[in-house]
Amino acid sequence: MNEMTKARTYSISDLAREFDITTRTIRFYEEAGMLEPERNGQTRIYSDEDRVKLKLILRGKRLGFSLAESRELIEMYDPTSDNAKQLHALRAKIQQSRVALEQQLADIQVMQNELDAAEERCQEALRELES
Amino acid sequence: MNEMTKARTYSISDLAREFDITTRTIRFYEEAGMLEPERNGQTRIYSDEDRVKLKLILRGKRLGFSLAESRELIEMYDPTSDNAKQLHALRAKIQQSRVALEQQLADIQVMQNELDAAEERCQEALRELES
DNA sequence: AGTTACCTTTACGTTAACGTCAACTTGAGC
DNA sequence: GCTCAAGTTGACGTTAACGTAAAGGTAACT
Repeated sequence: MNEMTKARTYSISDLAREFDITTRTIRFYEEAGMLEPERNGQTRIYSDEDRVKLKLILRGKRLGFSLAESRELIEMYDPTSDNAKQLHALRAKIQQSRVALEQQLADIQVMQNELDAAEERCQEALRELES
Repeated sequence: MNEMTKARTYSISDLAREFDITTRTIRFYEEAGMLEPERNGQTRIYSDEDRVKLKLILRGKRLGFSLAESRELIEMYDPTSDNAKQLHALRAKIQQSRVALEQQLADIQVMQNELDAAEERCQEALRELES
């Protein structure tokens, strides 16, 4: 942390507002071991790093991941791995995630096509009503 | 249904095996009003149409949709809409789905980039161990 | 000193999406 | 006629991811 890194901090309700979630949710993620904010007395103080983790969790949610899955993904980001076994396990997980994401990509593309078709039918039905 | 349409049927465990889910799950989807198989006495008999619906539900699950959301998506497929108001509501839903899907697409692409970076770091760490 | 606005912990409640028995029926094969 | 696999209907249990209320602390205005 040199003099250039701003080292911003956030209160729990700052983050709650920004991401449109409740403070309860944020505390719940901490209970689940996914966040470990500093404390000023009792009060939680969140860093930019905490904020990024929260973003990752919420992105995971949007993609339908459980908290456990999101935690695994987040753990991929720290290079704390010290032995080769861990690293190979990590690569396996990364590969797994890739496969899952490509399945999702395929699902989304199929679905987009189907939405196109659905809208076609919808417009067609509207044209009939007007005629 | 002309003489060319095969009109295959499936037992509950046929579908359970094919999609790797339990029969309880399939009955649950019926309770939730998402499937209405024929009956032979007590026994449920599933058509190709039921099978397609099940596929849609499961794809929805992979994309993180709730059953309620999947149901809405499925309802987009039948052109039972009779008045313009319904049709406009349908188009709104289709548009909503599109937005959600594009958010997911963006999330996935960001995530894929991050996985690339994570794998890079992982391989780098492995190279260091070997040196 | 009182009110307001946040923050805290503790703890019980809720909803979705099934899991897991238990007790029964039903058709196929021996 | 017996067994056995596969089906059925309840009905209660479970887990994840929070919601919600109770009871209280703290710092800043007024």
